Amino acid sequence: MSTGPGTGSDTAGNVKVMSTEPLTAERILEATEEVLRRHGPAKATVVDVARQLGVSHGSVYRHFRTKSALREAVTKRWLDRTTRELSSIADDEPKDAEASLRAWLAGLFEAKRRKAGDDPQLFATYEVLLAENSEVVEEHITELVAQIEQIVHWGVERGQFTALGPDAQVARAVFDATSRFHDPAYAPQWLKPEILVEFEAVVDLVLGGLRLLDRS
Amino acid sequence: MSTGPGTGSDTAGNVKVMSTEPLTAERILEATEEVLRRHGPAKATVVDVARQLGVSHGSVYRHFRTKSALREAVTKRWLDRTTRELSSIADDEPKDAEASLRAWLAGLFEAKRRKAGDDPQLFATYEVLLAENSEVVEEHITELVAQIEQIVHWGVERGQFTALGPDAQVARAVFDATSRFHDPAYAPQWLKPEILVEFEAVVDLVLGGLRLLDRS
DNA sequence: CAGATGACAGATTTCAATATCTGTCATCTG
DNA sequence: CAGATGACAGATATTGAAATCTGTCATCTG
Repeated sequence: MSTGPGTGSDTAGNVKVMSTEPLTAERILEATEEVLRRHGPAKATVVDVARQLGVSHGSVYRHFRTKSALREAVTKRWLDRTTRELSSIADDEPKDAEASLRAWLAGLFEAKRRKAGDDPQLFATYEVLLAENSEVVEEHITELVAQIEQIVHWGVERGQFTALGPDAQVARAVFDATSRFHDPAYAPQWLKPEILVEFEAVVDLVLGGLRLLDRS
Repeated sequence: MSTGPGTGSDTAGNVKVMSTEPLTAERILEATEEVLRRHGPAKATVVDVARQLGVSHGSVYRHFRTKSALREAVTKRWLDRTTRELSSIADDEPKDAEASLRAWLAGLFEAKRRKAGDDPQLFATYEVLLAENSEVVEEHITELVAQIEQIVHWGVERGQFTALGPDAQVARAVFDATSRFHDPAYAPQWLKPEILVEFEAVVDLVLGGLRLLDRS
């Protein structure tokens, strides 16, 4: 298992090489992710994380006040990766708000579906983390809804969308109506082949509701 | 454990009086519900159910092959009560399909919200049962979607709704888009006061998508 | 003889003793 | 002296022996 330049072997099983790099929060988060991947959410301990980094567990507590704060930070980091990925679609001012919203919703579904499908075990681990960090999840949802709101706003501005209500409320409705395609609780169903048809059907319905009526 | 007619009190705590009624599946289901209410899903045993009825547990097994079949039957019974309650809205041919669908969706939300709010502990018990009987849940969903399909069909027939696709598929999309307001996974959020506004927003969006465009 | 019973074997759950982990802090080290 | 360490107390998790439960079936009873 030993991989360090000079480090032969260690007493206990899987100890990673001691790095000369300074111990940063970021390095601890990476190590934690690795430990979670290997041991799962129930058996991943702070001691494991410290071992993984070749330091004492006291050092980890210098960067994160509690185990739960550490897990919260890992969760936030994971969710933020998705938020950032999608912001590229939401931030460019679109020519076609409807196409843009469609692309954004498809992007969200695609991102979640990939995470769930590629490594189901790691996904299950994150499901546990999400359940114990509802605060962080709520913030994540707030950010996603804000991105939808951006697109809705443009759509209303250029007369593509009806203003059914305040932009924020409409954005939230769009998010809620597509829950089945981004909420991890439904992940098992994302494997069914019909899911894509079902996704299209819901998106058609929702975009139909958004579209300005008096055009036809 | 003597329980003849005339037995006043018994050795162990909560034994129900022995009834002279014949032991039917229905009576066993009622007793099981009572035991689940009292002991919760984890500690409710077949022996408890038998005790509740004043019979031996062997007699319960004459009506239900396994404990899991018994729990499944209780679950189905619980879900069927909601299905039946809603069918009155779905079965009458409506003058106004939109108003009818709105009433049906509100009825479903209302029914679920009442169940969750009135006795949270019993609701939590049923959440466990639902999780272990996904087959039964799927059938329940199929029935509900069929009711929506009925309303959608009328709406299309009398030119109130656009045919966005096959009725069944559209009905399913309506059901999916309103998941947040009937899926027990979201029950904790049904307590928030904003939930009604959010419900209205989603229903407006969905009904807007259903509405025939070239009227305005 | 249809329907109920309770003893029984194997599966599952409970419980208490034991081991491990979390979070702190006095001490150490470069 | 900034940052790391590991011994320690209380909290949490693991483990295995004992208790309970599930499902069967030979036997009983009205």
